[in-house]
Amino acid sequence: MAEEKKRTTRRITSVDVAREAGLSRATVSFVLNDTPGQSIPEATRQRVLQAAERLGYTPYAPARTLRSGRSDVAVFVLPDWPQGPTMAAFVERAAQVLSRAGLTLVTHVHTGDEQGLARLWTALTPAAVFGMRPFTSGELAGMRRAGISAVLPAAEEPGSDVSTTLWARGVGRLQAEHLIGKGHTRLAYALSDEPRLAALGRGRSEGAAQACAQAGLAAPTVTTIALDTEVTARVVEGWRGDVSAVCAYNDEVALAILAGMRTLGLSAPADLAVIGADDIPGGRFAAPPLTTVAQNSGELGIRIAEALLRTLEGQAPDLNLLPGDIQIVERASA
Amino acid sequence: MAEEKKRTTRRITSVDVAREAGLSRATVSFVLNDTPGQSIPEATRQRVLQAAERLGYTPYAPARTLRSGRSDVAVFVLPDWPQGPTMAAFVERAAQVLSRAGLTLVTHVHTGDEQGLARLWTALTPAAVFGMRPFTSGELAGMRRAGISAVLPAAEEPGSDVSTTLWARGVGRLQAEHLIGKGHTRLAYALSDEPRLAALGRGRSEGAAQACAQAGLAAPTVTTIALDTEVTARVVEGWRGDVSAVCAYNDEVALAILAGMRTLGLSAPADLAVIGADDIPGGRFAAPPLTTVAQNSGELGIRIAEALLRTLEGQAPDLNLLPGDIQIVERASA
DNA sequence: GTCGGCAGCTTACACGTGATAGTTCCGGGT
DNA sequence: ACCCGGAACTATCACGTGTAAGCTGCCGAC
Repeated sequence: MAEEKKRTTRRITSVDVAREAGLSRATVSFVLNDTPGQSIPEATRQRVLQAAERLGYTPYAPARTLRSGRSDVAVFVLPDWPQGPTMAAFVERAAQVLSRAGLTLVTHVHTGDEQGLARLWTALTPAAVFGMRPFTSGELAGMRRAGISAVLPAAEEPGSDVSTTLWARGVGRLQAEHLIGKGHTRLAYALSDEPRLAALGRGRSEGAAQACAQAGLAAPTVTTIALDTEVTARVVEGWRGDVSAVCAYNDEVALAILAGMRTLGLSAPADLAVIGADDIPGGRFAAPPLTTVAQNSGELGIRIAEALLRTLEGQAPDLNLLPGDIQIVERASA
Repeated sequence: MAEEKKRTTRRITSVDVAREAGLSRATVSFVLNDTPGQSIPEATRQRVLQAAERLGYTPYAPARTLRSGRSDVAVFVLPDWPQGPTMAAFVERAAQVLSRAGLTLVTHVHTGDEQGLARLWTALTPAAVFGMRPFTSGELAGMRRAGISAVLPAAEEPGSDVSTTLWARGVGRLQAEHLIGKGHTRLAYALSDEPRLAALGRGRSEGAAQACAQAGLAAPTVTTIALDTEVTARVVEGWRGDVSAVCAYNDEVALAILAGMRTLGLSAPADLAVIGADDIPGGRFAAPPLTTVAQNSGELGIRIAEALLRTLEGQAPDLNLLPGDIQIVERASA
């Protein structure tokens, strides 16, 4: 029966607009897309625009994508570790830049299962994809098959792993350089025991080791600690008399260390200097206020987005870490 | 010339699979979709599957969506205020549930501009949309035109505003009830000066006011404070002798208050009890450790996802706040 | 007066998929 | 001898869009 077809309210298509305006569908398309090389009198143009407005016409993205072969979606694949305000600023600024180019940015948290990513670009067919870790060759092949034209970081170029390698090392390096500048000669590095943060932690501690080597110092003692006051207190006791300053993987680890020190009656930076990373809001209100490394992630988001757009046009990405992307925020703890 | 067409590597379609398998495209479709009502011998089935595997065939989402009228994408529209681990768990669990139903979840941060949302569902044509705030009637009309079948919260039902009203009030109510249970009779509520958090803050403070009214107490004094130690110190001085306990909008505000108290030589909870909200990791390491309200956001994510799926099938959403969704985490500060 | 050219349209195809309505072939019942 | 019915496929349409190609007047130029 006809009821079956009437069940779902019919979509308004350009055919409806054409009928409403008394013109052909092609003319409607020419007007709505400002197709160059067409001569359309202003009267006709207005007739189409008003008809479209009256009916509330919205072009149907799947059909448009099917026809043109290109979608207006960009997707950022985020890791499933907890994201702070740093990532929020990153995504927000990137979205602004992409939006100006007509792209809509969405994010997808990747929980680690193999086929989750495949289903993502199968369901979305984005024009561009950015990930925090380099994609495997299998993933890249799948994306190419799905017709995705711009991918960052492209696994082919080894130095392009923005977050895990380059970026993380920069953070660790800056932490260590600050402590060395304060006269410390024997450092420790405290990693989080959250397994998903292991790769990033390795990057940051390697950066600190680089800075130490450059200053002619021994590499930091690397310890993985649980976020528990009693546990950190014991670790701090182990450090006493050996190291005079500690780089924490992030501000939360740093706060845990400060809490452990507090139970021992120790205080930073006199007994042990502590520096964090990521500049979470709570760090300012610690006792003592936490010295940390802030990442200008908004700026990075803008540059990533611009690199994606450049890739879409077939140019080289050109993505580098700039001075000023990472900064020391000096408070009292180091 | 033909070069133009060869420029972009051709997409592998079901036509290619059909040719490879020596069958028609229809048969390929029947096999790959397990279309019921077809009798296909196992040999043919394997022939198709292996051909598809060999060529690395992936169905093209836009064409599939165009044909079926339904996409496999769900999108969560998130506000642009900074998101903590609470929201991460929420999205992660919801994604799991939706994934089991064949839907891919993506998130989109909405920066507030009017046409950003319109472009979102124009570019994505999601099957389902969830937002943290109720949508305006104009937005709903646009989504219906774009063919989105499930939207939560639907603006029609007034009590369905999960986050801003129901959820936020529940948090404020629990904060106040805990303090009242500790014997406090005169409370204050401290809001953040971040303008984007104003609506949520109003909801939480209203919940606290409800709890006070229920206990026969006066409503809390509501103060908006900047996240600055000196500013909070002055506000705390103003409270002295008047209120004995304060609910903070969130843990960051609470930490700022504790820092302000510290500069005055005061300590919680003896001089002023402080309770936060959201249970950020750093709260455990404050001095004193912060009592707060934890939201079981993972559970909520699951229920929201299930409600979306139910809506997709045409049933009523049935979305309520359950006991156990919000819990007091009692530490030392209150 | 005929004809090229251009403004102002329309007709028709392609994109890749899902599914309906067939078509062919073959074995078995009457 | 005939047909019925099911197994195993295939031909074809529809989805909504962008655009290349074609069509019709009308005006000015020779």
